[in-house]
Amino acid sequence: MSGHAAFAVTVDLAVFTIRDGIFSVLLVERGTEPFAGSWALPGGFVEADEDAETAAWRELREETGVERFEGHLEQLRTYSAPDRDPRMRVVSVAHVAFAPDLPAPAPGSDAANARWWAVEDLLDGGPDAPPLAFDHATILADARERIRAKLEYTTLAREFVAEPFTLPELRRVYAAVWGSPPDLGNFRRKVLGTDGFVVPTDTHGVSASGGRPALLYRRGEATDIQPPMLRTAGEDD
Amino acid sequence: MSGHAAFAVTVDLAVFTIRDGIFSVLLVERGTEPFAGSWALPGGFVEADEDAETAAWRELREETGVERFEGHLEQLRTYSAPDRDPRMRVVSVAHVAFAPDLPAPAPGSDAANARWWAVEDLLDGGPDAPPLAFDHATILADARERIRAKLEYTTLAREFVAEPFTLPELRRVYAAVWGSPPDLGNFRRKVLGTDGFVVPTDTHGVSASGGRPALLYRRGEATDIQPPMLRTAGEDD
DNA sequence: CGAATAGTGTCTGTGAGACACTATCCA
DNA sequence: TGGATAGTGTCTCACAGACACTATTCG
Repeated sequence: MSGHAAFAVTVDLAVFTIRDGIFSVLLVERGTEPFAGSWALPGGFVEADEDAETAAWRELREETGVERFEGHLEQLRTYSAPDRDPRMRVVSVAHVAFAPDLPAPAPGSDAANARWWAVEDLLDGGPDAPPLAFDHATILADARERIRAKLEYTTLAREFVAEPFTLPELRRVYAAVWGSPPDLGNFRRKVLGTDGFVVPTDTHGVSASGGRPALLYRRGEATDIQPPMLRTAGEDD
Repeated sequence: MSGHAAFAVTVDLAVFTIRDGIFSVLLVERGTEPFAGSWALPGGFVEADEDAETAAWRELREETGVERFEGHLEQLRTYSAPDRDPRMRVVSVAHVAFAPDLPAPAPGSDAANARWWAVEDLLDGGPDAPPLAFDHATILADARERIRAKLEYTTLAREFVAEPFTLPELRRVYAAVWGSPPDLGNFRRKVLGTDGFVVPTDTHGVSASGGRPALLYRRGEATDIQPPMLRTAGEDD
């Protein structure tokens, strides 16, 4: 076989969490050209003996500094425009990851700095939001839409909360990702009526600023919500 | 930048159609090593100035011999296991395409032969079904699941029928892909009740072996079915 | 006529949307 | 006691599942 072009293959990661009720994504400030000083999704080259998912897990550990990452990671899609990186021909296999509120991230080797940003600010033009390097704004938009959709028909929202958790906490995940909270009563009916979504414990959390303490739950075994829990309004966008 | 591995990037295509009521996929018999003589999904290398989708369209035209391909093509996902090709390090961006019954395919440059195969035979172990080259059985299984799911919440089934078409023809698309037909009355109610799914004409087709001639329709503008049309039983698998 | 296909009507149960109401905690 | 949060109950409507029925064509 001969005559085929040589490519570099990278992974890019959209790592999401909920911080203080804000749907947030991890960005790194690039320390090298191209786009030095710009903010970008974390990522890096796939090595010779890795598949893309392995590389994504490795980069995730390197960038977040979390050894045992508790959460979920899945492939999003591949971005391959010929001019997406001015240095060379690169295709990037983008991934999406979610986790409960993570510690402040440790800068990786290529990153001068790293921090969480509100997704809405980045995509819907917040005042201090920086433009993203490469085609990362497109990747981020696709990633957000993937997550919004998956909250409807999977139990993925659980990955955004640490165990044990309360139903109001879980509801705030939906509120943060969708932009507005699902109806309280309907949300409880759906979550508790979906066998294996959450498992009740027999203890209550602490009172939240003068309110009734909520019952604590753990994650169940179910992965799908059938029929789905549909988004209704959604004020942002 | 230095120290990153060099990859070849390919596209693989799962091209689907419905032939005589059978959900079918296009395979090529490989003429070169590795897997010479085996059957595989059509595909090829992404060239230096192409993105993956452009390469997929080019390969589709080359393999099917159809100049103006009437149908739909979308990215599925990327397969990147280090040992998936014994020759070299290759990542493949798999795509899915659908079209109304196509002419018998023309063999491409690398293909000794090309023909349609029943998807069910290939995946669920039909008697004459060959094993597929590389990881193409996995790709095909993922592609089938993608299509099965998308028939539920999009109007994609229309891409499998040529205009003008009848509702029984459209229903047979669902029957072929899902393995069993949706209930006749409920199917009509859903399709006709989804604004912009199909547009009626004022003419009828020809009688099918002694039955009442069905009204002809064209494709509408709608892309989503909301709420979705759910699969119920599904005898195969 | 009967077989074959196309198309209509209807009954019933599930479950979501909307929203009012009750319960429990803290100050 | 009142504010804040957690949790329950219920009315109504849309819609899918199931299935019986009617319509139109050909031989």
